[in-house]
Amino acid sequence: MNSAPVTDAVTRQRRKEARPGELLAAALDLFVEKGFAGTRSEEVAQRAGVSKGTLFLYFPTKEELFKAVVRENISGRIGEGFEEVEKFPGSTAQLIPVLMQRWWDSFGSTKASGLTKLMMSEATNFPELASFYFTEVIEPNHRLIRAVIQRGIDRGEFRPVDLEYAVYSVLTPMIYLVTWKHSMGCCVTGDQQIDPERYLAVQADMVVHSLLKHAEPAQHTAPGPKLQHTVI
Amino acid sequence: MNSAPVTDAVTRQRRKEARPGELLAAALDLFVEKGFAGTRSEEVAQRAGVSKGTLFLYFPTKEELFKAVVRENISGRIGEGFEEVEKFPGSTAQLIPVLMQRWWDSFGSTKASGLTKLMMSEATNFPELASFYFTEVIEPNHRLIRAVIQRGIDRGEFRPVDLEYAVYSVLTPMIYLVTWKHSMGCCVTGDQQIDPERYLAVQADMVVHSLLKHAEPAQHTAPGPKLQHTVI
Amino acid sequence: MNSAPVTDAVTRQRRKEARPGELLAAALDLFVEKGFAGTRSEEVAQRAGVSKGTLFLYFPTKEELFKAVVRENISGRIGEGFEEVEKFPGSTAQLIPVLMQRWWDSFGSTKASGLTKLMMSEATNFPELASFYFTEVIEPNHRLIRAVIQRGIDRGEFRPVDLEYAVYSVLTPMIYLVTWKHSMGCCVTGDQQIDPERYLAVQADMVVHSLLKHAEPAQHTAPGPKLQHTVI
Amino acid sequence: MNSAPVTDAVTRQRRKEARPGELLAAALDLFVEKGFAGTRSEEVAQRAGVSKGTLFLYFPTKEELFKAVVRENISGRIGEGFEEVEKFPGSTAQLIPVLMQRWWDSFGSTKASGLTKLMMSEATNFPELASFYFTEVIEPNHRLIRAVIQRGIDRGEFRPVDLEYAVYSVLTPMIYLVTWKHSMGCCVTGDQQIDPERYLAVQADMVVHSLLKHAEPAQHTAPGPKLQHTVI
DNA sequence: AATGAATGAGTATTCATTCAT
DNA sequence: AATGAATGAATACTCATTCAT
Repeated sequence: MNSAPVTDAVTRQRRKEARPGELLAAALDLFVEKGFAGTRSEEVAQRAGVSKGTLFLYFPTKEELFKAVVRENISGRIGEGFEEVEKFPGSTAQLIPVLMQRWWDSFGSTKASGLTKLMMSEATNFPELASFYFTEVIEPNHRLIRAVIQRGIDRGEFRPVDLEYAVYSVLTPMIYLVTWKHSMGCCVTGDQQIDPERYLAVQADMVVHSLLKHAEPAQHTAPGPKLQHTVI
Repeated sequence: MNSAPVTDAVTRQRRKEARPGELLAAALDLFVEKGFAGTRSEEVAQRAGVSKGTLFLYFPTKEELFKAVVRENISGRIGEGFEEVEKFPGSTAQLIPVLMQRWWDSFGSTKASGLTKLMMSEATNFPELASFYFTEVIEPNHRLIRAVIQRGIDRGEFRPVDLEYAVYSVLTPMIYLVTWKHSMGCCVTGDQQIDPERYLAVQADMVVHSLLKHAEPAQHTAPGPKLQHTVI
Repeated sequence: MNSAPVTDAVTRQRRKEARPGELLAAALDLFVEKGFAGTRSEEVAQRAGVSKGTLFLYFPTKEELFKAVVRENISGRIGEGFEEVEKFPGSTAQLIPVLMQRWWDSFGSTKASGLTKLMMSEATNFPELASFYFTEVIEPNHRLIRAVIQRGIDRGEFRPVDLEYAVYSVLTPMIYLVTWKHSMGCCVTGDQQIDPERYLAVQADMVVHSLLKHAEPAQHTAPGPKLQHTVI
Repeated sequence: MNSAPVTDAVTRQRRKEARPGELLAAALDLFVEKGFAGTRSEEVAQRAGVSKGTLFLYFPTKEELFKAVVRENISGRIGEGFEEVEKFPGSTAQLIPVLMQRWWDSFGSTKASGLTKLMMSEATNFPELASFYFTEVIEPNHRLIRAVIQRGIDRGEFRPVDLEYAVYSVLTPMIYLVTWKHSMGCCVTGDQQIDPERYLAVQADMVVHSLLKHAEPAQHTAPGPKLQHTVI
């Protein structure tokens, strides 16, 4: 009973401060793996090595836990991109594939990319979180990509484009890749999988091509006749 | 008592034939609005104006109902795309923007496009649905876009590309648009919205540019130095 | 439309009269096979080749159907036993094994024996039916067996016994056999099964031995010391 | 607020340990009264004074609950029989009636005997339970009775018999008694009832007689002529 | 601060029964 | 008399949340 109270106290204190972090880490894993509805509170507690009751001591509801996970794992890393872009000495056509590959290595290929898919899935259930995500993640990323494209234009590499919307040519392949990885990718086999390296190389090549200045061939102007729908 | 027996018979017959359609329409609404797990069977029945039991008379499980919804709204309509591509008389550079706009008009802008986002969200929870969707929807669409790009190459409009992966340059902007529309799009305001017409025009322009043959400028080859991560 | 109306009418009339019988036959099969709760009304109708609605036209509830099945299949055959016993020329020790084997051939081995088990299972849910069964089946059978044993006593073959309760020595092995056959017997394999021929021969031998007069050995009188329970 | 924390703690602990027992007692009552399918989980919980959720905290499914009830009331107590048989000092002819009476006192006359009838009723609907019951209850009981008869033979009291099937002469009267008690017995009146004491005394007398060695009279050999069926 | 026993609202599916035709 | 489409009551099991200790 009264043996080693000091040690216990210290341990307890240390653990107490670590608790929310352990819980958030466990929750991140599980939310990414199983989605919001598919994650059971008890499992989060178990993985964090505490009891169910303790979880609710720190996060009053599962929804609050989810919000905390997203907030915890999203912010703070955006600034780095800007610095690196500014430091980059090569051409913008060189920069884009490097940027995309690096993004994959440091984010897309990690567990954290599960949050991207998660936000898409749960946005309508957590509108407040979606706004937060928009401000904290989407807008900065758009600014970053816009800066990159602007750099290409400023340097005379790229043709002028609708800057605001051109960013999607860079972003959507990346977003799709991580979304796929955490959804359909889990349910298909072998040759139906996407090879990230090849995928990103091709997408980078395509987007750079779409931006570069060149002597335009003349043909693609008139709208052309009727055509029916394609369905994704 | 015996008044209008014919009318009643007709009504009953008409309703019986209409039932599956009414149920599928109600199910589409609710699945898109609330997700697969979030949609209660009884609510589907109610919205279709029938009792719970009747729903299960036509669709033995909720999963089968979902599959039927996908079939009705997506798989069943993919063939049309192929026919139209074959009939199109213009250049492939003309074809692509037309194709994308038409896809938007007939699918992306409709409620049915919510299914695309839904599948992404629920894939891991319902792997069987995911496989079904992959086979019935994703593969055929890839084949269609591949055929379009191949057409451009065959006609000498487009440069040779990694056909398998180049399709994503066309598809990912479209998928992103409908995914956005049914997720973040619900949670942001005014000028943060995406204007579909402008978005698709820009993406079509970009992808066509990325495929067209032209005199290459020389600069984009060397990999270039370090760069840190960006977080989507 | 109006072709062969006579034939149709005749067919219909003939079928109409046959309906209840067809339904009762189908119901007997299914009740015996699956029990009362396990039998679905629709399946009864299907097996009888009619629609669900028709079943309820003849039997207002599933319970009434069950009662009708039992009543239909129980009565009327008991008298035969008495006549045969009276006609039998041999010793009563010969009569008993013959009686048991014959019972097996004409009842125990047939589908109808499922009713015996069914009555045991459902007696408490259908008390009125249980009383009927008691009067129509159990009591007559007791009288029959009592008559047989009395015959043996009257002829000096058998020792005097508590006639009322001695009948159970003959009856319980038979009842157990059909009960087993329609319950546990379905769920065990190979050498765990009961071989009816051998079973009945042994039981007949045992019961005859228990009834025959012989020079009694002296030992089995004192109650003997304590002993704990056995549990079936 | 902080009054009687010890008492509360003790109470809670005591209740926690008592829970499974309370639930099993409630379940036994209801299973016997209403059958397996007829017993609702919630009612079991209610009768035990807890909520539905608590029941599933201790027994993951209704089938597991049933198995636990059988274990608690039957399987767990079979060993006792063997010990007692070995300790018994008297003749086997003395042992058998004692054994049967004791079985009645400690099992047949109690609520638990309803499980015997229950298993017969539900076996085909729950084959897994049937297999469980066969292994846990029926086989051990057969072994016990075989051991008893073998004891009589070894001591020279009993004639040699088909040991495997002779056990039914002891068992079927016992099984019938409890089956009757929980089925037809509920539906008949006064003098139609079975008096267990007299019933068991007669059956014990009969079975002992059937096993004892004695000078055989000669008559019961030839098969004898025709005879028609009897219906149980 | 931590526990974990207890709770009870929530839901897909079945099936006897009804009734308009 | 016959149909079969429609109904809706009934039920095992899950899991976020509470709270006594």
